[in-house]
Amino acid sequence: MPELPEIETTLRGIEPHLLDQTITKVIVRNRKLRWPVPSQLASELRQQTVRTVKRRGKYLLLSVDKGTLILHLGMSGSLRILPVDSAPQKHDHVELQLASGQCLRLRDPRRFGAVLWTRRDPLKHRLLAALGPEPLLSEFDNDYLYTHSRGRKQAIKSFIMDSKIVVGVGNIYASEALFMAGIHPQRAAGRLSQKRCAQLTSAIKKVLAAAIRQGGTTLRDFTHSDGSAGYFKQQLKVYGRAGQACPNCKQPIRQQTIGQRASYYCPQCQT
DNA sequence: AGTGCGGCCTGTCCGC
DNA sequence: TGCGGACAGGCCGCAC
Repeated sequence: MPELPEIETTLRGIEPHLLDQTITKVIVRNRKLRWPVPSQLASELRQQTVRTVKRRGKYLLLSVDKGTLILHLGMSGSLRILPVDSAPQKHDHVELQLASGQCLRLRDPRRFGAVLWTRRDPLKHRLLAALGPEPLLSEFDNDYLYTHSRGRKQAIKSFIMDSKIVVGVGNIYASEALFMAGIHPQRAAGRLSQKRCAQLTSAIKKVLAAAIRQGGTTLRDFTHSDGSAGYFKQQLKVYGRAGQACPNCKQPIRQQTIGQRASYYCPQCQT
């Protein structure tokens, strides 16, 4: 499932093919995503030129003069650049054809993703307006988690996965960052010391930055924008490794459900 | 206000 | 080997 590093990798992959390109045609093969794909999408985008491609959290923002296309890949979505005449596959739901002869294709078997349109500032859109800071920017600083977690009883893992607190920390990297910081995923957010909050912040930044460097993870159906497989999975230290030896202390990694999500941790290293 | 859970989907995996 | 069913998983929206 695409996490922030995969979205960032996708963005970097597709951006050069999209910038300054004119959209000649929009095809919606299946409107039924998380929300219905807006019916005016095709007419709004036709003959518009792509001005910018940006990311906010896990949302991709593709702006033209008239407005912005907001994309979310859910958990099985992927974007690829392909020749317009290449045959669409089973779950290729939305396609932007470009004057270059290429097209941007959204594939999303589970259809948890979204394709939305806004004429206004996308950052003021209902889904983006309340998002927390970007984890890799300086606004997510050493004091941020400490300040915002005071009085919160929620498990720290659920807390850092809350997009209103900080965006882009998904299930995989939440487990990895907590392992790196030596913090038990179940610990109440409000009971972490300032120092440990700072360590967790640093771990989140390191884990995400490393994943972006590696080109993102592949779990099941993620593919890069050019279609090749990712390769970061083998570098995960605890995620998906229940029963295997902790890389630090050799204790078996434990799996526990927290907030309805599979969570992995070392019972010895994480307290 | 903070917290937790239901629901949307389908590919994959497991047990029979 | 084939089949059915459980499960994963982001994240909004609702209930408490």
